[in-house]
Amino acid sequence: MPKVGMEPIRRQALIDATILEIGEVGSLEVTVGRIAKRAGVSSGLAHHYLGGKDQILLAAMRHILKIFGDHVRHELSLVDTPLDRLEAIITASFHPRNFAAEVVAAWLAFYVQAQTSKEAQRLLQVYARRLHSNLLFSLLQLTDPSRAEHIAQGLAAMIDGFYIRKALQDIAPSRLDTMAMVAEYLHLQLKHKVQPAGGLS
Amino acid sequence: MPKVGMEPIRRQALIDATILEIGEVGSLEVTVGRIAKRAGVSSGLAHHYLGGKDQILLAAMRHILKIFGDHVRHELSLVDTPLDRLEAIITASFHPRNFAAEVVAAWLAFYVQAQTSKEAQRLLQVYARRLHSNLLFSLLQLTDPSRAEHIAQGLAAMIDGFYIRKALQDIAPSRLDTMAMVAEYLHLQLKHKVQPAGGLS
Amino acid sequence: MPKVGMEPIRRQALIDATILEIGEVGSLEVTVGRIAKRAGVSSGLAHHYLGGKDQILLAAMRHILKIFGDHVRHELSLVDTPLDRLEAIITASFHPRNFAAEVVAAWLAFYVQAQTSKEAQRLLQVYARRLHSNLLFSLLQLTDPSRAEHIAQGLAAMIDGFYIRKALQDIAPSRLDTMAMVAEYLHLQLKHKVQPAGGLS
Amino acid sequence: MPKVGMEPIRRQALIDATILEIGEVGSLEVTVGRIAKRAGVSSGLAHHYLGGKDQILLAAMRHILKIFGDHVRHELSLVDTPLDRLEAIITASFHPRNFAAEVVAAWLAFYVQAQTSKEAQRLLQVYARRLHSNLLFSLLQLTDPSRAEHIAQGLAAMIDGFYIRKALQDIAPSRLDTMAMVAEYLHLQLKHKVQPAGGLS
DNA sequence: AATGAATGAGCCTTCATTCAT
DNA sequence: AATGAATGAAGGCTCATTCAT
Repeated sequence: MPKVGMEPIRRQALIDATILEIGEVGSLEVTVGRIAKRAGVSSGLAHHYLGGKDQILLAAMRHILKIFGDHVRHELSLVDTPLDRLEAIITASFHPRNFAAEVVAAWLAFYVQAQTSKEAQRLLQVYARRLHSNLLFSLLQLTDPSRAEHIAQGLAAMIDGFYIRKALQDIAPSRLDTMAMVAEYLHLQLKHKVQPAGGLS
Repeated sequence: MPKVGMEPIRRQALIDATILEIGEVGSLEVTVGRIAKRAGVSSGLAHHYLGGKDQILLAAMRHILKIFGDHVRHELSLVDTPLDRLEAIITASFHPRNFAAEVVAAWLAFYVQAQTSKEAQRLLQVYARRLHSNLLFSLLQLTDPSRAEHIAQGLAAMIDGFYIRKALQDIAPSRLDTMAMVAEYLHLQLKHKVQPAGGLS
Repeated sequence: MPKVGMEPIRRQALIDATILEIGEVGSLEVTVGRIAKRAGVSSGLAHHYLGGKDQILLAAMRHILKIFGDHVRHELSLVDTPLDRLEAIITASFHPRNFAAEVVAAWLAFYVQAQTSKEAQRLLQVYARRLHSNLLFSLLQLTDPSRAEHIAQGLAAMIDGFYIRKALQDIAPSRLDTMAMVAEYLHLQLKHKVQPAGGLS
Repeated sequence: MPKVGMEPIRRQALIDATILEIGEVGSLEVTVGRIAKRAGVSSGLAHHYLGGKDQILLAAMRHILKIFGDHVRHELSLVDTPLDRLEAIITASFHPRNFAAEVVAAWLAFYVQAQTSKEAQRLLQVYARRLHSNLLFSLLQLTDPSRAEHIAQGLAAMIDGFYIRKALQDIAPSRLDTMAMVAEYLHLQLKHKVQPAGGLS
């Protein structure tokens, strides 16, 4: 057994174990001991490599965010037109890998964590801004800046909203229906060059 | 100090303290001791009246849900037309009392709790179904059943989505912008009697 | 409802409730609250009348001992000869009322309590000495003092031993078999005027 | 401080501490904290190795039963004839190590615990059955089955009875007298091949 | 006479974290 | 590199006891 170069392997094993554990427990109330056991190492090692529970959770968070970002990037690489790009983002957002129940549970837990942890908040904000700028970039090629900003906000909220509803299980529509509804919102918005009076007047 | 009929007073004080505490901590990782102290009583009394931490959290949850329900009912009582009623629901959903940071934090935490606790899940599902049926009732007077169902889902997701984004602070639009965007989604949908092809084609 | 003269009624209700509770729980780990509830009064009253948990337990103990003593006295009052009197003590010891599972459980618990509480120890010692002197009184009319003392010790041990075995449920012989065995021991001893060599030589 | 293979050492230290503590307190109302302190470890470690208070108590119980069993086995290994074997059992039962005040206190407490805990009850029943079968095995070589069963019951009751009386301190005869009395009972029974009329006629 | 509101000490238990090996 | 032994703080919960009414 090699004694060197184990670090990246151990780290990844611990991160994977953490995500699985969070998904199983349904919250961040996982124990370092269980994560370590699942990763096949001692609890001491988990601290050694990741440096404490908070760091472990953040590492898992970064990993989930990275997976998500990779998906988006990959989907974007396959298409060209602005509209296709927007739909690619939607597709990536609801990719089965990202929209799996345990991943959604983890997302939710991270949002809660962000209430407390500055770093968690920063990570989620980075994700949110990236999503926003991705949406905005394409929307600006289809409509005026003001509406583009507007639609980006709505799309992002809707995506997040379906995530949270997914977490409630029984009220969530199917994945495909979900995607269709988000896409429909996009199409409706783009069809109307003139913004309705708006407000609740 | 009064010695009789304290139960409802203590219960309410404890529930209020719980919500404040959850809002402050940003998660359900609050301690009974702190809640009790904030309510001005001993920890023993918290158990005496509410019966354990889980029950305390559920009581707080029920209270938040009730406040929310009361707001919706009140707003609905002021208007008549279907469209006004739909907008009333939106208004209530984003009422400052319901959309306050600490309340939103509590909502989020409850969604996480629902991953674990059957009762928490049940309560959130009751809320979700009530919101859904309120929306559906008015939408059915404005469009066909299939679209009504559709729009109700979209509206609910958007509302929830703006809640979760509110929890992330810096990315959230203002309360009024938020309301405007949800209302706009509603108006767009209603303007188009014919559903667009949909899907991601 | 009378407000005076309630004391003896309350006291007795509390004591009965205590014994029932001990029997049900199987140990002295009963709570004053439950005893009070069973007696139909508030926990405060239990303290008011009995003066604390220890006093309540001791009162229950005294009551059980008194019941036992009454039984013995009653049985003794019905017979005359020394042998009959000895058998009367055995009969009383295994009277269904005294040998009931919950009473035996209480006895056992009291023996444990006596390890800690001086007063509990004193009460049990009083019982033990009374039993001993009752046995001895009759035995002295049937045999010499040395053997009488001897037999009294053996009888008492056997009685206690069957009590403890009763507490283990499945290994205990029937009540009648039990009594027969104790009586047989008595008869065997009396038949042998000459004590066997004894010891484990 | 050694850091490996501590488990058996800690376990034993904790079990010993538990028995001492039970003996000192006189009941099972010992705290894990005190046991741990007496064993020279933290309370967390007690849980780590034994797994909770109930498990700790059961481990102590098993240990006492094992010591007892070992004594009996050892004494039995030294003799051959049935009578000697019976007396060996009596000797072992009252061996100073088994008949020590703190061990007797623990026995008593375990009997109470058996009223509540299935596992405690099972352990005591195993002990009781083993004692019974040991006695029966030898008795069957000396008398007929019916009487053998009879005598085994009486002997076991008497042994247990002297244990319980030992717990009451002042009424207990000396250890040697105790043994002599049990042995005498045995001899009396064996001398009378014909069972007396018995009963309380 | 009686209530039950209220306290607070004490217990069991869990877990992140440290550290000797 | 890796272990797991060990700690100790912290939390939930129970309950005897007190006391204002």
